[in-house]
Amino acid sequence: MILPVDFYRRPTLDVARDLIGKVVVYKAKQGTTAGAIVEAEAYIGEDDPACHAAVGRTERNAPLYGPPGRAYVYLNYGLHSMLNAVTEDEHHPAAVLIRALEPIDGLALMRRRRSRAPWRKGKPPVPDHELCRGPGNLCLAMGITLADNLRPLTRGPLTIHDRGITHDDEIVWDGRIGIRVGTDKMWRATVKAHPSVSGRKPKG
DNA sequence: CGTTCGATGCACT
DNA sequence: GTGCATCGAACGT
Repeated sequence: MILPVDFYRRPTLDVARDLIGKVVVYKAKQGTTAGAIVEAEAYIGEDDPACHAAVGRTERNAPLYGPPGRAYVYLNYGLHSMLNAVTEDEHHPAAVLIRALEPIDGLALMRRRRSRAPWRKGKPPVPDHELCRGPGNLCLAMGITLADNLRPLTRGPLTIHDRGITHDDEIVWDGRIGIRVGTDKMWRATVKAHPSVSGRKPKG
């Protein structure tokens, strides 16, 4: 079942928590890829210094001020697309950054796309659990680009589904990573000890 | 184990 | 011109 718009029209922390275990599906010409969300971060409002809306409304962050249930995709570091799901409503700019997936469908296609990256030339293929590990990697593996910005997540090539996957008590809240400000907010939800979660792996 | 740094595009100032 | 919600290699310990 595709998640309805009302799923996204809620407090962003609730949406982030509930997105864990949901399945991102992308139907491209080359084939379909899909993966279950295992890591997501909330970016909430103009008072959150790490949220793109912190600088007020601009052309780039306009999707945050639009209706919920749409994709907010932007380019970072000149190389990596970032996939967000817009949440709340027109008066509350906020979104959830999808940071990692557990690959489910189309692994071969994901592997092919990952191998295409310049820095991967001549390297061994990416292990399955790393195919969608990290926000840039998952967009590359899924074929998500700036062309997907503002697309509804309720229909079209890019959708998010409830396939009945639950992680129950395995969800852990941490500080958000990869940002310089707002790291004090515990707004990063992950599946505990999942191999596809990005960031440094815990000591063992 | 840890930290540093280059690749690379574009919105923002 | 500056600085990123990154990735991964190349170093140093």
